Amino acid sequence: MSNSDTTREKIIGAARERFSHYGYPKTTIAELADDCAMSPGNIYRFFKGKIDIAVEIARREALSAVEVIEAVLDCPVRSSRQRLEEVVFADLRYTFHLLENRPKTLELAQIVVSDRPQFQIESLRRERRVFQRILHEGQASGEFSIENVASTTIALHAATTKYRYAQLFTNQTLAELERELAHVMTVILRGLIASKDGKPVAETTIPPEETAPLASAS
Amino acid sequence: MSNSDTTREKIIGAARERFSHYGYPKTTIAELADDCAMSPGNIYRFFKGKIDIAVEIARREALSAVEVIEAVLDCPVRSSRQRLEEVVFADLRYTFHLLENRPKTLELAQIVVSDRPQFQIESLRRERRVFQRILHEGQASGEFSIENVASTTIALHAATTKYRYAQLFTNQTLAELERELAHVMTVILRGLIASKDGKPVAETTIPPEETAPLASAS
DNA sequence: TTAGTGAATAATTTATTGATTGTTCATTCG
DNA sequence: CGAATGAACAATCAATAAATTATTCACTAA
Repeated sequence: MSNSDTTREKIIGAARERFSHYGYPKTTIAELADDCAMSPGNIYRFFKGKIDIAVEIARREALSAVEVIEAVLDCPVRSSRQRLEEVVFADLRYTFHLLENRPKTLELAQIVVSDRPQFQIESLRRERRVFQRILHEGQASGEFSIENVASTTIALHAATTKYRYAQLFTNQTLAELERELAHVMTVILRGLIASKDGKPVAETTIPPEETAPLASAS
Repeated sequence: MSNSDTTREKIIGAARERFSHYGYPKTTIAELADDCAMSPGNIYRFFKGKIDIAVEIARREALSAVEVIEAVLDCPVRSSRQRLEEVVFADLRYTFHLLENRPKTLELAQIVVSDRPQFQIESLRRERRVFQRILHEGQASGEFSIENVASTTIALHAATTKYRYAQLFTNQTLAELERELAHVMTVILRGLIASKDGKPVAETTIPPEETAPLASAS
């Protein structure tokens, strides 16, 4: 039912607005109902509870974050190596700017995860799939020489943990994190790429930022 | 002054006891004074404030944690590679067991770090030094082929972030984390070790646990 | 029937108050 | 004199009451 869907979207839109301005706890169902020109009770015909509105918003946020990362896959690049580098740097930059510009996003994510631990697990899994695709491609093209793509994906993803929502772990600047990540990628890529001759695999250099850091909040 | 020193130690001992049993916030200066058979005021002749007692305890805890890791350096091993593996696994296991058996230790560390951010920075730096020593040795012996030991140390340390106080990031079991860390180390070591012939560098296998996980709390 | 209401109630949050605690310091003790 | 005290005061915490909020549901309108 299209009508039912647009009402639901209206609620989500109002919630997105209020959650990002005032935060989840300070937003009341009555306010959302007012914004949508409906009664509080009617909201419960579309969502089981307040937390479920947050879950839906966080789910979309997570999906669009992966899309941002996946968008890198559509750019033409010279090599799987470059793809990999661009994806991990995009991840660092996207999540860094997210926490910097829209801190309420983190609050929302933490609230959702504390009530729905599965949410985090699935978000991480989606992200790993992107990594896995790149490793597969590199393996198929002969550029990478990987014994076990599945476990190498896990390793790569785990080794770059610090560069997802980095502000949770450190108060280094983005520039410092980029330099550090370049070192990490240098070591990892030397593990993935079999050097043809005796020459060592080249160092990772920090790729330039492609697009605007963040689409402005609606 | 030995007398003054032993009084200070008495305070630290009482605080260690109470902090680990009841936590920092629930421990009062009056209780510590009672334990030490002295007046509350006298404690302030030895510590500037309550938080400084916590800082001193956390400082010692951090030093002894590094000592546990460093102890691995004294064991005779076949190679730098094995040293490195044993150190990172010791780190995972030590910090994992610490949070499991003495959760108040984390609380204390978080309180100290939130008031003294420098504390965390220095603790991490001390730990990196251990890594750096191993890389240097491996480089000197020709086992590793590293262009820049300093930046590789940073990379190694950053890539293993998830395996220090792992429960902060995930609720995986220790066994799962060990398997994952083995994958991470496999990739990294392939980046550090120049394979002589065409054969790939062997995978990391999970080393057996050497000693009892934790000295029992006094 | 479907979409929506809004008062009633249960659950949570906030405000207020009294009690507890951290810290200081004038004073005592040896 | 140095070492230690403990009453005094300000800051913080805990308990309770008051207010707000989430959720339900019997009901109405189209």
